[in-house]
Amino acid sequence: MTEQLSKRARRMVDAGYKVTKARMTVLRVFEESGGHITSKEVLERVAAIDENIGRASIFRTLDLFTRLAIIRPTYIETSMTPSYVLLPDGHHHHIICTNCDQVIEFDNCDLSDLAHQLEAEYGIELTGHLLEFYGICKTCAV
Amino acid sequence: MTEQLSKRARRMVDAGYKVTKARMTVLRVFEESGGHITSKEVLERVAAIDENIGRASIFRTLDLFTRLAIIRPTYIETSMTPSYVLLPDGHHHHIICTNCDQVIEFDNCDLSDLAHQLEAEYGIELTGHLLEFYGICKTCAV
DNA sequence: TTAGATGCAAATAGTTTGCATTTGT
DNA sequence: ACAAATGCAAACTATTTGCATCTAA
Repeated sequence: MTEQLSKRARRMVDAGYKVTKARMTVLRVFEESGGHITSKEVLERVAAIDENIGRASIFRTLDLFTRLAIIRPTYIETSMTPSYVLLPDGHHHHIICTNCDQVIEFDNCDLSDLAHQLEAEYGIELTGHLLEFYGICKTCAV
Repeated sequence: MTEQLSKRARRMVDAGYKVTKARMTVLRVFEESGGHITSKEVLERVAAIDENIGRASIFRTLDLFTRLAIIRPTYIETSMTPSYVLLPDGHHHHIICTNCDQVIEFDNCDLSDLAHQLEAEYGIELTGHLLEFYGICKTCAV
């Protein structure tokens, strides 16, 4: 399995994990889908690319990626089925309409001051963050 | 079912929902547990208080509370079983150690400027937010 | 070569649904 | 009185596990 490794794949290698077809396919699905994706969608898209990759391996990969902070589970709909977010630069922000579940992504946030303050206060090394605002969108507010 | 209604219970009534034993018990469990609690824990604690409350009603209540923005599902452990957060004043913040899943709550955040800016930009009315930092805690960093 | 990863299928666990009955208003 | 909510049990969906086999390093 020799090919150009993305930064994320490299993170995996650096942590001592092997580059396998299942893992690369899941990563590809995430990178091609951009934003949010549920485990169900991951299963479907991976199956569409390679029918032979087992569900179990996909779940194991989701676990691994979460531990490596490549993705982060979050919650859009009420219950069951987490939704995963790719962590592009270790952070992510969005607004969710609590009525229609529409997701609006935004980029500008300025949390570095707060982050540093927290690092000092709790002696923790922060690697990323997820900021979720919720409210009622224009369409639903009518 | 006549008793002092908490602010949250009142929100439920105002929205036209009935005050029932199942709902009050779930609310009590949330309020007594303070921070984060998984659906599994809610099921257990409710059963401990009143054996006769059905699981289905508890899930229906979790749904309702989420719609009313009384609670918000989030994700601590990798997959399965969402964890719910009571939304005390419509916002919540914590730091999660991605290694041991320890949760550190903190209160000071200053997102009101950002919130106003987003409201203006997207014509959305924001009701709350969840800010999640993740990193490696002191203990795990050793 | 070999520890780590996989795919399969079976086992678990978590959530939802239909419906007759009960309950808050 | 009556619509809303409940409890039960069954159906369903999602996730995990054990294990023999395979494969990246």
